[in-house]
Amino acid sequence: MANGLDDSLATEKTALIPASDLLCFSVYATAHAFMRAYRPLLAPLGLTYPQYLVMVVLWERDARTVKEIGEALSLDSGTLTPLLKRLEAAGHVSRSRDESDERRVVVRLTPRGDALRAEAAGIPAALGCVMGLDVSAIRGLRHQLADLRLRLETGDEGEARRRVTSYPAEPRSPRR
Amino acid sequence: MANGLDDSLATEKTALIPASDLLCFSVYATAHAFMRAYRPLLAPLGLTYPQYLVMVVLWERDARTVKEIGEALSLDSGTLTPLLKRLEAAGHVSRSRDESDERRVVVRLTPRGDALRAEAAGIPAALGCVMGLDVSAIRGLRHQLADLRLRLETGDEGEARRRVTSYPAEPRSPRR
DNA sequence: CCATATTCAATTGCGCACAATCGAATTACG
DNA sequence: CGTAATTCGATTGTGCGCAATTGAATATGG
Repeated sequence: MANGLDDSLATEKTALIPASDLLCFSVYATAHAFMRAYRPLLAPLGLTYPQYLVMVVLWERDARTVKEIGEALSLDSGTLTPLLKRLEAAGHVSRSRDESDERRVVVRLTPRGDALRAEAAGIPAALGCVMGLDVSAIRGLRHQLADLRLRLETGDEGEARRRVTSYPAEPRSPRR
Repeated sequence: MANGLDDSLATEKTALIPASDLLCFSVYATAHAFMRAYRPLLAPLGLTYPQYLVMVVLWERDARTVKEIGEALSLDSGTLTPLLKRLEAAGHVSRSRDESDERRVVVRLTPRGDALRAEAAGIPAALGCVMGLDVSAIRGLRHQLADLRLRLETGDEGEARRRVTSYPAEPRSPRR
């Protein structure tokens, strides 16, 4: 026991775990690789990768509040508000207060934003070719990652903290 | 054919692909979930997640140049220089020019940075428990992600661009 | 009704990430 | 040599991501 390591190797003591062997690093590096692969395809549309994800959410269902978009993408208003303002400035979406609840801001596709859907339609398939994975492999990987994400999000943080053999480690101004 | 989608569904036309069904999104969301899971464990050590990855790299082998660290983590100097300065300000590393080649900056662990290794030793195992995956599952996932990353990085960008059924899409100042 | 609590977006401040650019140092070449 | 090309890091500017706070609007309880 004591070994569901983030790593593939059981480690005796202070551990020499190459970063490349950490699962967290694999996910981290792959996420960056995805963004770098998308960038040149999205650039002609005037979108960054996170902006593209917001558009995907709106193409799926239009007229969502900031909160709904945030829940779909696990992002908060501090990230979304400026991002949505940039999408608005680019003419892809409009932002307006919900009349029945003035706290909500409803984000809607403009005709321009809706038209962009057709231009972006080929992107997932193009990247699929670059990846060269078959549909079932992609499905499997997606499900493994969804499962992992769920475990990370629901995991008992206090439990984890306790397992870090807890050198009390004087408060060090972690800044975040 | 025409279907190694980034998605699990073949799509007829302009496509209603929920963001949650995109592999890129699964990777993106899981990377964020990892960072959020690490944060409370790293905070007592005064490290952010990317800073922790740099320390892992240095714990594995000390006295590396900025370039070497960047290659290990796929990060460039624009990201690393300020990050390393913060690690230096915190007393975890020192930075000094290589005497034999004044262009290089060698980053070394301070005694404090070296001591941090012991405090951080329990973290991968603690997270491993939170994830609740066995060692072989982790290994499998790591290898799938490494393979995917390689394909994304070596993929023919021009080829991908061509496949985006190429509405020419007037240059739109993508800004990046 | 009114006071309190909650919900929601916006704002602020900090840290990562990358493109583009720069300047200094080194290496290659003629 | 001495000029050109390359390597390396730092810098600048833009955009994401999150914690914490604010302030307005709505919901709740007495």
